[in-house]
This record gives sequence, C-alpha cells and structure tokens, in this order.
Amino acid sequence: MAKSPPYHLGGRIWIEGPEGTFVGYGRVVLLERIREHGSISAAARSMEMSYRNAWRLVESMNRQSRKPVVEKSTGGRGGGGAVLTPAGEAVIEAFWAAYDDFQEYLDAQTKKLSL
Amino acid sequence: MAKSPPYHLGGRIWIEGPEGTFVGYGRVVLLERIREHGSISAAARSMEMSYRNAWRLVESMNRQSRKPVVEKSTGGRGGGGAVLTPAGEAVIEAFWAAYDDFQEYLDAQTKKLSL
DNA sequence: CATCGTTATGTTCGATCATGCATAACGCTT
DNA sequence: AAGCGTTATGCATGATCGAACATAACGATG
Repeated sequence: MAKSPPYHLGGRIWIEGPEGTFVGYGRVVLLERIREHGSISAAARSMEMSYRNAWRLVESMNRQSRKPVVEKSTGGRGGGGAVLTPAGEAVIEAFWAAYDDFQEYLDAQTKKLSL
Repeated sequence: MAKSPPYHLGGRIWIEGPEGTFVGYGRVVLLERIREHGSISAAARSMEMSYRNAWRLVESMNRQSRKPVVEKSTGGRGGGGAVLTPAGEAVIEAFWAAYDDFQEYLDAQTKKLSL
C-alpha cells in the first residue's frame, strides 16, 4: 500500500440562507435525529448536544425555510414532541447530495495538488 | 435583473498537513503581505492581525512544510525581517489555484441546488 | 557602545459560542 | 387535580481563540 501524500485538500460546505447558515453538516444530522427520535430533546441527547442549542438551530432553520422543516408541539401524551416535515426531508436530501459530490471533489482536487 | 435565489452554497477549503491546517485563505494572504512588506510585524499591521498570531501562523506553516515558506532573521539593519522563499511562492500559487477552482465549483453547485 | 525595529515568547484580557442549570407553560393521562 | 416529559427561555459557567500588553534577545549602524 502506498504511503499517503503529505498534503490533501480539506473543506466544508453549507447551504446559506437569509441569516447566514441555513443548513450544514451538524444541522442536517440533527434533523435526522429528530426524525428518528420524535423530539428535539431526545435528538439532542443522542448526539451529545445541549437541548438549548438544538432548539436554537431548529428555530434558525425554520425561520429561514419557506415552509418549516420541523413541527413542534408542546404538552400532551409524552409531553409533546417534534416531527420532520416533507420540507425537512427535502433539505436533508439536498444537503447530502451536495455533500457527497463535494467529498468527491475534494478527493479529485487533492490529486491535482502540486505540492 | 433577476432576483437572487433564496439559497446558495457556501464553503471553505484549505490544504491540510500533518498538524491540521497547513494553509488556508488567511494564511496565504499573510504570506503575500510578508512578501510585500519584508517583515512579519509589518505584514500583521497591514492586515489588522496581531503580531503574536501572525508569528504563530508562520511557525505552523514552516513546521509543516518540507522546506520553510518564510525565512526570518533577527537583529541587524532595520531590526531584522522575513522573506518569502520559493517554497512559499509555490504554496501561494497552489492555494489560489485550488481556491479559484473551488469558487467556480460553488457557483456551479448552487445552480444545481434543488430548493 | 547606545539606538532601533524586528523576532521571540509568556501572560492577561475579551469576544464568542455551546453547555449547564433553573423555571415556566403546555396538554394528555390517570 | 396531580403527574409527566417536552417545548420554551433566561442566566450563569466554561472552553476556545485571537488581541493586547509586556519583556527579552538580536545584530547592524551611527
């Protein structure tokens, strides 16, 4: 096996909206966890993020999206919860598509690095 | 003129070395300023960066580069100074090449954003 | 040999951002 | 009506990173 080259190209991408970051890697993972667990608090716990911050991120995404990505409800059976909307699903899909393409781009550009 | 779309792809890239970031946007600008001014301190002043930090970044780049990107001298006429090496020139060129390509990539991918 | 501006380096201060903690409101269940 | 877990929100705490400040060493020049 060949020795890994000394340098490689690194990078990050995100989708920008009116307020700045609309969705990036961390936010999209949060959306997936919400879909999986059915609440912001359980999603936050599952990824070692404070509920405070998870809630803030959801607010930011909902504000910047035409249609909310997460619908929240308070009280009731189980205390309430949060569900991912179809708009949220679309955001997840759009981000991963861009992300996957970007990873390939980084690999390809690394090979072109003249160092 | 058409209204700008609600979302666009944003991102950053850098060249990674053994310690993490080898050179990114800020570091390459610093190298150019050193070439222009002939010292780390003047370069730092010209871009509103503390000398402390500028010096640290130069150290980091020199440590990670096969051959130093900047050669420093202390004392003497004018107190000393710093000059960019050919290796430094090569790093600047390599980074801007990758950077320019990346900007085009972001524009192209933004148009493919299905949101 | 005193001066001067730069490199070199430690220490303190400040801004930023996420975490942690503390409550309150909510509404279904029992 | 009481209990429960979640959303909602303010406030204090802590980690991180660069700026700001303070010296010291350096070496050509006058």
